[in-house]
Amino acid sequence: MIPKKYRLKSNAAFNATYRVNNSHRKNGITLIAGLKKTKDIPTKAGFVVSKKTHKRAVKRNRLKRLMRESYRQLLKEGKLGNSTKYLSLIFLGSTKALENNFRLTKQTIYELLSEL
RNA sequence: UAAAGCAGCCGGGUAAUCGCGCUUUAUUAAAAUAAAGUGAGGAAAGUCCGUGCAUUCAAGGACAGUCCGCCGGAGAAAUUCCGGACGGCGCAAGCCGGUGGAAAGUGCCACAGAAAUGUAGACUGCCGAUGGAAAUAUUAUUUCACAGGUGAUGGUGCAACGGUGAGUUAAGAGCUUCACCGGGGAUAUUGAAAAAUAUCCGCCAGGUAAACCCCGGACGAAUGCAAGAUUGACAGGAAGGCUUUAAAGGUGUCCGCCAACUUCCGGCUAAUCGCUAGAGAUUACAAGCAAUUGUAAUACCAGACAGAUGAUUACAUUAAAACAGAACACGGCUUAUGAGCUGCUUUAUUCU
RNA sequence: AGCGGUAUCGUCUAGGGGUCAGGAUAGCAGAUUCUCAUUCUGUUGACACGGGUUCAAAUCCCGUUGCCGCCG
Repeated sequence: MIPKKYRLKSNAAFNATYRVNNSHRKNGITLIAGLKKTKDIPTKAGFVVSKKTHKRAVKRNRLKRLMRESYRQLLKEGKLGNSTKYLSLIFLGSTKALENNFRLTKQTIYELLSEL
């Protein structure tokens, strides 16, 4: 889990990020980036796995946790690349990503962040 | 030893590093930081039942409606649990069962069949009184007509008005004739009751109530914590009244009642409360066949709001792998579930 | 999370205990036409799944599954 100040929380913020329509996709994970920053505040990240991806809550929670843990480790290591210039990031998990282990998930997220 | 049956347990462990929610304490103006504590299930699931809790309406009567249904007990209640009865399945241990009433009434019972509920019988049959006819061996036989008797016969059907066999009879029939079997009723005994056993009575009555219904019992209704309460900021629309009545609103319906100067409809946004100390949990003792109940002691054991349990490494086992994630709470039911362990019981085989 | 509805040929639907589950359209085959379309004839094809009640279940009852809606 990442600390509270780095989390994307409000419903309005999610909608605003979706509206920008700046997305990248790899290995079943989709990264959506929001607007670029004007002030010096922390970049916020949200993680979404929809109910259509899998019916069982356990499987969905697992994927969300793997994505969160990957982002947290990258945040700690300072390997976020250009993503720090954006206000918000959303990671969408799909059916394809459910089978991935932690290393592959982390690698995928690292590559997605470098593409920005 | 093998195969079954029943009851129960477990639901990964240890260590290290990084990380999260909540609570408390400390530093502090606040944010934040640090330390300590604590942090998913047996089904948290399905939402199939029942409750608490909350809001609105009512608190009266009538009708309607819904649910339950062998007997006794437990429980706040329940499509709940326990014990027993009866029926069915199994060699057995044991398991399964929505199990009141069809002799209050109504409906339905396709096709087939003479007939599908009315103690029916038109048809096919069996019997033979009476009358006619025929041939002959002339007190007999055959045939036709028709009062009548009978319900044994009928290629049906899930089901045919108790079944099988004998007796009786013109032919026949539960025919207050018999034997065995089935159902029903009465009486007696046992039992708290369901019911069981015995004796007597020819009493013999189709199925369906998971069709309407009858009987007995239970139930205020609606909406569900996204209920609802408080605080702050923003912000509308419609209707009628201001004398009464009418219209409009509320409860399943009606009467009634409420409300009357307000009423109805409809938003946007954030925080706090609701929110977890309980029809609780663990242990011991006592009562009871049991479900369960009582008493005492012990500790406080998730409470989020884009939503906390994760990641990596090491160790042993052959291999850490099942079903699965709290969102107001509780009691049940149902469904999903890997590997294994414990106890008791039954049957079969072998040995002593 | 809470609550409600629904499931019938590939698609849209009728049937609400009783004899081979009906119709439209689509598909296939044939006829008509020089060919295609139209038209006509024939044919294939379904009660979501698992139990129960009943002589008999698509229909009645229970459970499971899928889909849809309300609330947000």
